[in-house]
Amino acid sequence: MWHLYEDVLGDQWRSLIYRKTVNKLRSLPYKVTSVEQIREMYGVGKSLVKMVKEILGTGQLQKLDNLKAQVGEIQVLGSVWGIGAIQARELYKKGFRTVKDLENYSSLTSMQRMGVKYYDDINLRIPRDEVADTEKFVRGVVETLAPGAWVNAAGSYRRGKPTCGDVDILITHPDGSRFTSLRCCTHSSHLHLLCSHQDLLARLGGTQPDMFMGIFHFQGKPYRRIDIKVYPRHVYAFALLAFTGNDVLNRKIRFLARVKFGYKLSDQGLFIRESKKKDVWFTESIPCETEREIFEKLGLDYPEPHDRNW
DNA sequence: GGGCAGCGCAC
DNA sequence: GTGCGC
DNA sequence: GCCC
Repeated sequence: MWHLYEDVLGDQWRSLIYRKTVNKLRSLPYKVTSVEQIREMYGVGKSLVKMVKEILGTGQLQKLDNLKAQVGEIQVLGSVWGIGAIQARELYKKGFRTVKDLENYSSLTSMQRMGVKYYDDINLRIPRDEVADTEKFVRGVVETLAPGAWVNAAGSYRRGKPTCGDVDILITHPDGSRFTSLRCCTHSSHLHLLCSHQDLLARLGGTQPDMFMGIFHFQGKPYRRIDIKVYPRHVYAFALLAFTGNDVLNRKIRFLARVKFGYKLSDQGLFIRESKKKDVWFTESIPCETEREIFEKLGLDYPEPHDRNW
């Protein structure tokens, strides 16, 4: 159901709630058999209790069935990388019904074109061994460009998941002076070293050469979504934290940082909010060399990456 | 009724 | 400025 | 959707 709200209805907040609730209930040590078990849960309100009640009683959810019928073929359009809820509706209005229909449509963005072309492959899960191999391979290439650089696969791989949806690689160099030469590893001229077919590597990201979002083809495996981001050493811990996630944990920490300390936490640092009358600005980041330091500054216990799944 | 993180990029 | 993905 |  949360996919429906994400891909078609464009309601990210409902989507988030549904996703959180499903995982919350799933992670309970017992199977939910009665609404009494969830009625008091934080974040579970009237509507959700009602839905769970219906599911327990009838084994299905009318609201979901209605939505499915209503939404029909729009959902698959919205599940393409680069096509959101609004464009999905537009395309549907124009008569497109399947991903195949979009193959020869000229008015797609470059991201959408990639999303269409590799739709089936992108939707496959990636075994973590393959992510490890990819990380190793990228590390090897980066080493030739900037010896001594750090290369880490983040995302669900770092959280220990057995399979991943994409590959998320972070790069820095402990020697700040080498940072400039390091940034060039996201230039497509170098990135094509990572691919057997360089024409597939449509690079996104304009002026700043420190991020790559694209498609990666490796050792005859399916085409994979990959992000490669290069950060300066002094913000690396923040980037690692942000891109290890998961996103619900990020929201939680950022919320706490703001409410409890007046901080702003992002992949770029931990900033103190300063205000004078109406003006609000932020100081330079509080330095943290490791993720552990960030959690310390926020008065939190350090969670190992595999404990950051919800 | 507003906030729910906040950003950079393509267009 | 909007849509999108992260 | 939930919480305030």
